[in-house]
Amino acid sequence: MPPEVSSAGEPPARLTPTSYVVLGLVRMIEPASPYGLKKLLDISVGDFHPVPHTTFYVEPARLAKLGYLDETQEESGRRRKAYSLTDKGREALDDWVGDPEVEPTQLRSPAMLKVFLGADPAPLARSALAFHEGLLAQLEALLEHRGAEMDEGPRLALETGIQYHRLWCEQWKRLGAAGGERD
Amino acid sequence: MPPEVSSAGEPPARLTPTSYVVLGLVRMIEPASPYGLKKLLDISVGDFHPVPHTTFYVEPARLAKLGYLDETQEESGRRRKAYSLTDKGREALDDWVGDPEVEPTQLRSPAMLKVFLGADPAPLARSALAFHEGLLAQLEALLEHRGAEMDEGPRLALETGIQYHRLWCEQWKRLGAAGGERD
DNA sequence: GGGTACATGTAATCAGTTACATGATTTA
DNA sequence: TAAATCATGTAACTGATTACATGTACCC
Repeated sequence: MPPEVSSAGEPPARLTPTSYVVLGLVRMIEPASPYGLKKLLDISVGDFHPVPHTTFYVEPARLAKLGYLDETQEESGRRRKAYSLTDKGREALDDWVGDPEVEPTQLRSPAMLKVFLGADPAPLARSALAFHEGLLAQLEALLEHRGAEMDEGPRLALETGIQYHRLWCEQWKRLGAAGGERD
Repeated sequence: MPPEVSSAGEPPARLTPTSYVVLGLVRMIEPASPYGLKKLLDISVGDFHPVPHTTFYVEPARLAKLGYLDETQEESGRRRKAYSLTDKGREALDDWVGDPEVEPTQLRSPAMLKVFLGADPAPLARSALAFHEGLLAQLEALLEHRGAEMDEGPRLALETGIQYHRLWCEQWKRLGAAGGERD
């Protein structure tokens, strides 16, 4: 007897890490709009779990159908939707966060892949440096201005993000300087 | 007139970063078997572009059909397949590697996501540390024993990988020590 | 000759992305 | 009132993963 085979065309009830990102962000700014969630992501865990904006229009609706979120809609004008956690949602989030089981951290770096395959690091270093320095500046500013009032989790994540981008900056400086620097 | 719409059920001719990983790895060990490619990946760019083993049985065959690889098959026993680069493949690889355009590096860390959401870092730190320390030891050994004979690209990538895992080790040590360490 | 690790593959699914499209608000 | 930006959404596609399955070689 095949266990737990999902029937016909039902939407899958499974929660992915992205689902928990949504639940977690909603908790921070409920009642939350999709756009608000996207903006919050960009200045928070975007570094550790990127999510495209379109997902915030789809996933919360799905989570609402599954009973993890409450959905309300404006009557007037834009008829925007706003989400907040249900008890079920809060519980699911706490359970997941409390479970120390995690998949390993993973990295995907097309630039380093090219270096590995023999590319001249110098031009890659230029754009990579710009990228990481830009983010670093943003994160450092955020820590300075908001650090004091942040909860511990977000602050630790922010500090780690800063260290992460610093590493890349150092690394790309070395890579750009080494190797075949023809100018 | 809609340009370049792909016709009917044809297999897509597009090359993804994963395709170039395959081409690049084949170049290093041609004639290459799928299993050999997987093993090579694990001790080389696996850190910067993970690929599941099944891909190495599917993607090379597709690349062969597109003319980027030559495919030969054993007549006897296991009838294993082996791949090597065609001129077209070599050229495509060089072109891609030579193009300094890259998508930004991205990170995905469920563990840091949980920290952000309020998880106690201590238990997460334990398993994360084990993970990164294990990889670090492997990479360091590899650099020590093979570093001298490696090409520059792979060596730079290896050194960067080492720095990357070192960062996580330091970071998780701090996170594990800070916060709510109840024992 | 039985167990374990190595090696090879297929097929279905799906999470996330991409492409597309449009509405609302502000600014000048 | 036009342009720019902010905000909201739908639908199709697809690369990569997952689940499954099996064969082959080696070791005791």
